[in-house]
Amino acid sequence: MKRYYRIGEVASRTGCSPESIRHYEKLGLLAPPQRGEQGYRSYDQAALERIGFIRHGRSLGLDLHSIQELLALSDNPDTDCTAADDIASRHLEHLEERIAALQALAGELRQVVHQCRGGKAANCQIIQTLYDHQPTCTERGCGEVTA
Amino acid sequence: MKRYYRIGEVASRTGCSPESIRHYEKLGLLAPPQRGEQGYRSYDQAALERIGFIRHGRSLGLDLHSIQELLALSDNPDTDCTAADDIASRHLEHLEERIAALQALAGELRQVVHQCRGGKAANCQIIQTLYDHQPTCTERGCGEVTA
DNA sequence: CTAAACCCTGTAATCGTTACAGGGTCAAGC
DNA sequence: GCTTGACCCTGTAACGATTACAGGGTTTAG
Repeated sequence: MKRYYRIGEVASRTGCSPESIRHYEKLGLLAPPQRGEQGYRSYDQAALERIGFIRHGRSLGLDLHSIQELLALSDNPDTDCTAADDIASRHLEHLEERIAALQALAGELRQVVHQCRGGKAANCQIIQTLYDHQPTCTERGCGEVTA
Repeated sequence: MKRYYRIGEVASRTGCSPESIRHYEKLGLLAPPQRGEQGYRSYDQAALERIGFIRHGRSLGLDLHSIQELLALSDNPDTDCTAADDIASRHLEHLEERIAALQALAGELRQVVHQCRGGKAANCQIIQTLYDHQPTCTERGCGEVTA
């Protein structure tokens, strides 16, 4: 007693837009589903779960290529899954680097924000800072940027 | 005694590739420079500084549209620079949201990484977790995912 | 029976950067 | 002289993932 779903219902159940679903199919993450009646795509429960898998992977920030590798592992249950761990670890490292970089950026921005309330652009700290060649003024005053 | 630079020298001085410089010109961030001799672009010191400005903004993670707005302010020194502060503040907020989101992701990933060393894909925690519908298992055990 | 809501395909947009292809110009070395 | 390599030019396409069309057919509810 298998239930089948058209792409729109799959979309609302998985939170994945029809465009994305068709896109995943084109990239080979999803096998082309059966077509019913008027050529409409017809998905079964397994396809729903596969889309959920992709969606969850994306929500973790994995790229589609990594997700494809993970799906391939899942499709071959006898494979050594060390590769899965590698993908996740690599991504975690990547995330941590990215977080550190963004925190550095945020730190720089915080030094600059709220320094020019109500002034004229000619004296604006923010604009001045952007013209300065050093990423941030770690040395020297940093308070008397020409002004 | 003005010095002029061709695009390649500008690139090596600013750390901005020739392609990007031409791209900024096409987008209107840079005025079309004078052309010399064989139609080669010819930049002066002011252009170099403008490119440095863009570069620095990019390194802070600002998008080109925001940078364009900041440049417009800079070009009109009498303007109220509150707008500059708004751009920087908005971007800082955006960064902070992004950092928080990435930290949440990293947290989820850390729960999963190093759980399946040497096993078969059929029992892989990582793959299982991705099939589970909840973003993370905040409730319940989270250790006995079928296994 | 008609209008809204759905489905199909294919293409182009987004963002910033890089990489071509196909061509011209200039320097140094043989 | 003439070749080689390093530049420069233009325009177009790629990257990743998603969204937004255009232009057409189908289903469903009023």
